[in-house]
Amino acid sequence: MDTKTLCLGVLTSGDRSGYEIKKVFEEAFSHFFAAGYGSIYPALAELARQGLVGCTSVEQEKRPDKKVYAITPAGRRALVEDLARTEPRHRLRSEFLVLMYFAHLLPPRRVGEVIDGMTAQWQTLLDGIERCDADAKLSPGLRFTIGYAQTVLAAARAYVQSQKGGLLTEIEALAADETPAEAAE
Amino acid sequence: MDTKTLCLGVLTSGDRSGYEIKKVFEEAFSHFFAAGYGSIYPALAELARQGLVGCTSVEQEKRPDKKVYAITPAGRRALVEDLARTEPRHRLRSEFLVLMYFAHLLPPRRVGEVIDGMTAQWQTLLDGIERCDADAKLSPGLRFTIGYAQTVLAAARAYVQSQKGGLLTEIEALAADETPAEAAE
DNA sequence: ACCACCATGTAAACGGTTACATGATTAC
DNA sequence: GTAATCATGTAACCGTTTACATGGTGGT
Repeated sequence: MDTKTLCLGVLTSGDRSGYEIKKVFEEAFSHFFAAGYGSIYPALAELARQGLVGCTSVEQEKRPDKKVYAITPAGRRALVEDLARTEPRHRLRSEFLVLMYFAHLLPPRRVGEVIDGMTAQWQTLLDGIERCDADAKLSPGLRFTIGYAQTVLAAARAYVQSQKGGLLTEIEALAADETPAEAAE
Repeated sequence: MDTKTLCLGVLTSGDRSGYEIKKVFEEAFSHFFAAGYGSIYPALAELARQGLVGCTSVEQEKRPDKKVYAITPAGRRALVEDLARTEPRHRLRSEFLVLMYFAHLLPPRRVGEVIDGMTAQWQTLLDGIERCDADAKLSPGLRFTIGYAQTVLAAARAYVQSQKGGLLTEIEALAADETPAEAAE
């Protein structure tokens, strides 16, 4: 499953331009599937070439032209087939947790800053998601993924905040062990 | 941050072969940073080329030869610098949540199976992690990341199980809306 | 003045995944 | 016999990320 599939999926709920599709990625998918213009525009071009989406140029006043994409019946079939075939993976790639794993190799001050930074980032994500939540009439799928994000991010935030002090104490103790000269002063 | 950095990191706690490094990835990093032989072996070759690790061939009885890698002082410096430079990202790519988002396009039976499959996968991950946990004398970083995984996976599992019934009901209702002919029979 | 937003794209670089290739040992 | 474990690697493919390229509008 790649950006092409997600673009098709977004178009099932209405015609949109590449720019608008990017917005949907940011608002609805940002916490579990990221994509930038560099993958969205080529994906739409390829989908158009395969006849899975149609494309109409729309002139606008005081704005650049838009290319509005619409899913075709063939596109809808391809999407459903793709979703049916996809096996559900769930992969995290976290430089944050790598840094925590090697916390003893970092200055303790930085470890604290990294934790606080991550907490703030998660808060921002939650705030963005909450804005979606305020809109009425969410699809069942969106409600499910929003709830997932709220549950998991809240748990993650609570965990790292609760462990911050202990981790800092431990790595400071390790640092003191390695330079006992200072302790003797 | 890439596989090279993680390999250097693994070697700070002892000399290892590529095969053994892969084991560490599976046991300690699997839930936040995956890597296969296809990225580990080339990473080690490149690190050796740069003089950041040393490599010794070890003959074994009744086993193929091993290439044991050891981090060099230059490697240690490079690692610390890299960790200092790395900004803490945390990205999820989840086909599972994509499927949930588009649940209304799937047969309800499959949605249930996908949720149960994911729950089972998370349970397996937790079991693997618990085995680590049993070992005494964990580094602070490992303890932190293990606790993180336990907290977050438990929250995720509880959430999807609690929502399963509701989601299925909702998408069945939607399917009935689209084919009212059946309801009239 | 400057920044954010609207709007679309390309090209190279980078890195990871997957499949292929080989082969012995040990346990069921 | 069959599968898992030990052990190392390569090469093609795939897809994302990043930087580049352009340019008007609207608000502070």
